[in-house]
Amino acid sequence: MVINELKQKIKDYAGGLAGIKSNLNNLTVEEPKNEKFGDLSTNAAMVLAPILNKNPFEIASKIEKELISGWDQIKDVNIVKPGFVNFNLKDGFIKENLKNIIEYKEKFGSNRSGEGVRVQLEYVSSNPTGNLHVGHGRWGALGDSLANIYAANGYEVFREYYVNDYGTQADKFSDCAKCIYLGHSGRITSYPENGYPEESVSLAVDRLISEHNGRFIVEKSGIKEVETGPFKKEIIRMMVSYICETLELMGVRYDRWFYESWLYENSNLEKLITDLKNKDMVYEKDGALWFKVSRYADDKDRVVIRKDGSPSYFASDILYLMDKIKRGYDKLVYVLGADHHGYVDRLKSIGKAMGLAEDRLEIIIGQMVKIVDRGKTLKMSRRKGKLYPLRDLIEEVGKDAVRYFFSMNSFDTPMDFDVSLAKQKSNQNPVYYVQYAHARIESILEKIKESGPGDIESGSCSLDKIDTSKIEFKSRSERQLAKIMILYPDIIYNSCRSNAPYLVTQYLYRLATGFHYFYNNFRVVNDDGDRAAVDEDRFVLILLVRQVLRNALKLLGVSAPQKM
RNA sequence: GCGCCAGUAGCUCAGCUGGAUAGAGCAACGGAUUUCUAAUCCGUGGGUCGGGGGUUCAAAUCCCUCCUGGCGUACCA
Repeated sequence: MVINELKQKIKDYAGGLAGIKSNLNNLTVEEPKNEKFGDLSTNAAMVLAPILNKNPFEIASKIEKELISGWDQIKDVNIVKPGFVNFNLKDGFIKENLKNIIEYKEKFGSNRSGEGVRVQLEYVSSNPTGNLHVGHGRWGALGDSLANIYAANGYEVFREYYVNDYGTQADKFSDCAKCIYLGHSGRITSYPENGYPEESVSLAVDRLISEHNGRFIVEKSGIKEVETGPFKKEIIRMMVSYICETLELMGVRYDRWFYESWLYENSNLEKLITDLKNKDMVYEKDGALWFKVSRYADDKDRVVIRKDGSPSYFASDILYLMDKIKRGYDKLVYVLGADHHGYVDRLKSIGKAMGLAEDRLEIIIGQMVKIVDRGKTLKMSRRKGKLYPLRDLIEEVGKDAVRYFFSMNSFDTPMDFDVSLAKQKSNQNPVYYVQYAHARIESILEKIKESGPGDIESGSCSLDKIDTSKIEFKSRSERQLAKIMILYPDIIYNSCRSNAPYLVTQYLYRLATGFHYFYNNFRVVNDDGDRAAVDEDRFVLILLVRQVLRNALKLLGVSAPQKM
C-alpha cells in the first residue's frame, strides 16, 4: 500500500513531535482535489499546529526538511498556504510498485491485515414466505461484495443466510401454499385471510408439484387433505431453493443456509431458559417470560417466552447469536435493511448479555431502496407484495448491471432505483463504461496476436517476463494511469475498513476513465507502415490495466467481458 | 410522541475523523472518427450544500434549533 504506508510514516513522525497521547486520527494523506498540487498531500502540519501551539507553515517546513525530503520515493515537496505539504512521487517508485501487479496478478490489491480473523457475514436472510424483491438485491450485492473485500484483506470469511422457517409466519405461508396445492388436486378451499400474495406462494407450490407431484395429498374419508408437517418443511425448502437460485443469478452465494428450526433441536431452548434464569436475566410478567434487555442497550424489555408457552422471535435471536458465538467466529457482521434498525440495540444487548466484546459485533444498516418506475414510486410493503421481483430485474437488466448498480452508493444513502431506466441498455448505465475499457484492451491484444509482430516475444499476452522498471511514460496520461493502478491496494484496504464496496466501484470508474482517455489519445499498435508496430511500453501498461480492472470487477461480482 | 437515517447541480449520487476555486455521472449545448470497438474522448453552461443561529483563522463537514422525507417504535417474523 502506497498511501497507507506513507501515512504511517508521517504519523509516526508526528507522534514523535506531539507525544504519543495526542490524537492524530484526523491526520490524512490523500490525493489533493486539484492535481496541480501534486500526487499526494498531507494535512499533518495543520493537525499538529494546535497541539504544538505553533504556526502550521513552520511545522510544514520542518516536516519537509526532517522527514519527507529524505524519502527516496519522493521527487519534490512543496508547502502551500495554510500548511499543506504536497509532494510528487518519483516515476521510479511508481514503476517499482507496478511490479506488484505482475507478481501478485489476481491477488494484486490484497493484503493480510485481517489474517487469522474469522469473520462471519449474514446478509439478505429474507423470510422464505415470498420471493425476493429489488430491495433485497441491495443487501445481496452489498453482503457478497463485502465478503469478497474482507477476504481480499486476509480475513477468513463465512457467508450465511438465516432462514426463518419457524413460527407463525412460516405456518401461515404453509397454509397459503396448502390451499393452492389442494386447488391443483381439485379441492377448492378458501385462501387464508391476510395470506401472502398468491403469485409468490405459487412459485413454491409449482416447484413442489413439479418435483413431488401429489405426494403430500392424503385421502381422509374421501376428502383430500395435506400432511401438514412434511408439507410445511418441503414447501419452505422449495421457497428457499427459489430464493437461492435468484441470488445465484446475481452471483451471490452462501457457505451455509442456517434454518431457524435448527435452533430448537436438542432442547436448546430449555437449556437457554435455565441458563437465563440462573443468571437472573429474565423475569415473569403477565404470564410471559421477559428478558431484561433494557439494562443493556435496548429501550425496553423483550418477551422470550410468550404466555402460550411458545418462544418469541427474540428467543431465536438469542439462540442464533449464541450459536454463532459458539461456532468460534471472531467477528460477526449483520447486513440489515433500515426497516430492521430496531434490531441494532436488541442484538447488541444480547451480545452484551452473552459477554461478547462490542467490537466483535458489527451491524450494518443499509438504507432502503425506493423503487421508481416511470416517475412513479412503488410502495414498499413487506407483507403485501406488489413489489418489483428481483428475479425479473436480473433477467431484464443482467447480472452485471444489477451488481454494479447496487455497488455504486454508500449503504448509508437511501437509493432510488429507477427500474425503467435500469432496463435501458445504454451508456446511462456506467457498468458498460467500465466493462468497455476491459473489452477494448482485449481487442487491442487480439489485434497484436493477429498481426503477430516479431517484437513481442511469443506473441502471448502474458504478464510474465515484463520488467516494469523499464517502462517509459511517454505522456502525462500514461503516468497518471500507472499512478491510479498503484493506489488500488489502498482502496481495498480502505473499503474494508469502512465497509464500503462503493469505493471499489468509484475506483473502477476512475481507472476506466484514465484508460479511455489514454486510448483516445495514444495508440498501442501502429499499423500505418508495412507491418504493425507495437509500442512495448504501452502494451505493458494495458496488460497491467487489464489485470487491475479484472481484480476490482471480481470483488464486485461483475464480469470482465472479452467483447462487447 | 420517541428513536435511527437522510435533505448537496434539472436527475442519481460523492465529499461530512473541519481545510486549498464544493466534485462525478446522466440530462442540455458545442466539438473530435480514412487509425487498436464512438457503449469513447474533449469543451461549455448549471449550486442560497433544506432554513436559521452558534463554535472556529477556516463549516457542506462540528453544536443547537426548526422544516421536509424514509424507516422503526408487537407476547409478527
